[in-house]
Amino acid sequence: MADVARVAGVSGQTVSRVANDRLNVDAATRDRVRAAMRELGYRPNSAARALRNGVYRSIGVIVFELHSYGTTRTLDAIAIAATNRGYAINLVPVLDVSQSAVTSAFDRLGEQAVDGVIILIEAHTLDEAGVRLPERLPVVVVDSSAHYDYPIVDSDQRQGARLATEHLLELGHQTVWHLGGPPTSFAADRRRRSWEQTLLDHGRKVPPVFDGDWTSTSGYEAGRALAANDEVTAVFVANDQMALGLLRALYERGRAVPDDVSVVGFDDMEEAAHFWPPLTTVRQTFTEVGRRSVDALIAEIQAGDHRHAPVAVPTELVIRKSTAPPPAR
Amino acid sequence: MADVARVAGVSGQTVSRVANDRLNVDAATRDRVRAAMRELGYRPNSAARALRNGVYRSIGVIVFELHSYGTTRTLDAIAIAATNRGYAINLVPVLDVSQSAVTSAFDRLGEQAVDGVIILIEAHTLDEAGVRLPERLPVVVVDSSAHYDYPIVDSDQRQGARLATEHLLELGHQTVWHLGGPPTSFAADRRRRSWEQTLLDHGRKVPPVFDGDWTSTSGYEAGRALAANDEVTAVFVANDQMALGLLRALYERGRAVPDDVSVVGFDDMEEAAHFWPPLTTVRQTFTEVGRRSVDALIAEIQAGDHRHAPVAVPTELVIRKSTAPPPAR
DNA sequence: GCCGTCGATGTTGACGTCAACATCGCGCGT
DNA sequence: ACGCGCGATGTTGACGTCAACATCGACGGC
Repeated sequence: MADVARVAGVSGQTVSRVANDRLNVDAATRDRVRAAMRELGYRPNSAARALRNGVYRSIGVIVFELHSYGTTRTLDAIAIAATNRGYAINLVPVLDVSQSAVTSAFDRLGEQAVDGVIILIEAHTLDEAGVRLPERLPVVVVDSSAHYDYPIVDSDQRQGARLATEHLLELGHQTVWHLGGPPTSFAADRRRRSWEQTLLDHGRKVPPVFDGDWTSTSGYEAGRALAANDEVTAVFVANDQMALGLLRALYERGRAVPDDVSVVGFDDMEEAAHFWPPLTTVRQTFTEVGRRSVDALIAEIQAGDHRHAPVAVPTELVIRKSTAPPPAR
Repeated sequence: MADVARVAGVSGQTVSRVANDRLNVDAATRDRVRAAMRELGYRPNSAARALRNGVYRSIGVIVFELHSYGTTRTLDAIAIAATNRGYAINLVPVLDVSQSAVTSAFDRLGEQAVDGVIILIEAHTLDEAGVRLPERLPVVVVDSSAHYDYPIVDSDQRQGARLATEHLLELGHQTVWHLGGPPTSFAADRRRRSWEQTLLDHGRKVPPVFDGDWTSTSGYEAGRALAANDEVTAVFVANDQMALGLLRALYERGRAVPDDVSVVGFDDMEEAAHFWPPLTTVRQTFTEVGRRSVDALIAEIQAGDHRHAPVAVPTELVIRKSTAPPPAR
C-alpha cells in the first residue's frame, strides 16, 4: 500500500479510501491511484484488514466426508450463497467421527479466521463427542435435531417421508417397508419415524426396519434381505444411493421393479432419473437449504440474532417408473 | 492475549511462547499460562498471526460446481491432505464459466488470505477467460493440460483410456465406440485421444464420437443414438455417470448388457458396483490425486520450487459384469 | 477583503502477534 | 567472593489497514 501511495503521490489513507470506494476522493486522484494499483499489482492484505476491522468476512463449514450426495450439494449451495453475500468459505473436514477428530476440528476452527460456522455433520456425532464450540461464535446446524441451541436449517424430512409412504399406500400396497439411514443420523431418524407414524395413521402394520449407512453398498446388503422376503411389495428407502443398491439386489433375486416391488428413494440425485427403472423419489431442494443456512448465519453474525425458529425446507415427490400397484395375488 | 498475560502474571511474550510451544519456558510458568488460557477461553488471533508472520497457512481451492463425482472426491482428498499438513482450505466457487465469473473468482482469491491455490476447474475454461492469477502466488492445476506453467497433477487419463479400450478389444469386439466428455475438458480430450490412438494401434476403424457433459442425462441422450445403432457392440464412456445414462438408453431399446453391448465407464464411483449390471470401469485414485496436489503446492510454497514434472497418478481397470465378448453373428 | 464552511487529503495510533534484543538472576568455576 | 554464562522472562517495534482527527485550500456571503 505504501508503494502505491508513493507511485500515485498520495498518502496511504487515500489509497485505502480508493480501495474501499469511500466518498470524497477527487476523480483525478482516484484514477491515479487505480492506475498505480494496477501497475504494482496491489492486493489489499486481508489479514491486516481482518485485524483492523475485527471481522473476517469468512464462514467456516464443518463437513465429514463428501461421500453423501446431499452433503455435497448442500456444500456447493452454501459456497455459492456465501460468495454472493461477500463471504469466503473455510472448509474444515472432520477426518473420522471419533471424539478426538471432532474435537480437534473444532479447535482448528477456533483458531481459524471465521465469523461464524455452519455444521454439516450429523449432530448425533457432536453429542457423542461432547464438544462445545468456542462461545460467542455464531453457529448454524444443517440437520434435523431439535436438541441444539443453535438455529437449525434442513429439508422437511417428516413431510418428505410422509409423501413417499402415502404414495405407496395410495397405490394399494398393504404396507411399506423401510430401508433406513444410519441410526447416528437425525435426518434418518426423522424419516424413519415419519414413515412409521404414517403407517400407524393409516392403520397399517409396521414392518421391521433395515438400516444402511447411506452408501449403495449398504443398500445392496440390506436389500438382499428385503428381496428374499416375498411379503415385501413396497420399500421406502432413505436415500437414492441405497435405493440403487436395493434395485440391484432385487434384480439379482429376479424380482421385477415396479411389477413385483415398488421402490421410492429420497434426495432426487441427478442420476436417479436414469436408474433402471427411473426412480420415484423425494426431491430435496439443496440449494434452498444452503441459501437459508447462510442467510441464518449472516443474520446471527450481523445482528447477534441467536434464537430463531428452525427452518424446514419443503420437499416434493417426483414420480417416475419405480412405483406401481402391488402384484395381483 | 493481554488478559491471559495479566491473569497468569507474565508478559504477552511468554503467552506467545507457550501458545507456540517454544522452548525455554519454565514448567510452572507454562502451566500457569495454560490454565489462564483455558479460563479465559483464549484463542490466538489468526489474522494477527498471519499479518505478523506473512503466511496464512491456508490454501485456496477454485472449483466449478460440485456436481461431478471426480471433482467432489478430489476436493475431499485435498481438504484432508491439507488439514494433515496444517493448512486450512479456502473454497472459492466459480458460479459459471463466463469470463466475468472466472475473473471475479480470481480477484476474490487475490484478496483472500491464501498462500497458494489449487485449481480444480477444467483448464480450457481458464484459457477462454484469459485470466491470469496474481503473480508470485504458487498454483497447482489438477487437470491434464500441458499448456500451463504451473505444476500439474492428475490421473493418468491416457493409460486409463487405453486400459478400457484394450479390454474391449481383447474380448473380441471389432471396434469400440466412445461416449466422451465435454470438448471443453482436457481430461475428456485426453481420454478421447488415447481411445482413438489405441484403436489405430490395433488397426481398427475409429467410429464417430458422441459427446456428453459428464451428467447422466447427457449420457442418456447420446446413448439413445448409440443404442439405435446395431453396429455398436462396445462402448467406452468417459465417466460412470454418463455410463448410467447409456445403460438406461440401452434398456429402453431392448439391448442387453453385456450380451448385446459391452460398456466400460471411468471413475469407479461408489455406485458403479451397483449399477445393473455392475459396471466395468477405470478406477481413479482421487485420494492420491488430492494428496499429490497438496504436496506439490506446499513444496512450491515452501521452496519456491516452481517447475516440476507433471504428476500422472496411475489408474486401474475394474472388471465387473458390463463387459463380455460380442454377440455371435 | 474577512470569515465560515466544506470537500479533499494527510497524520496518528491501534488492532494481536512474535522476532529480536534487553534484562535479570542463579549457579558454577576459580 | 567475583564474574561469567545461560536459561527464563520482559520490552519494543513492525506487519498492513483504516477510523478518527487534523489540516489545508477554495469558494461564497456579507
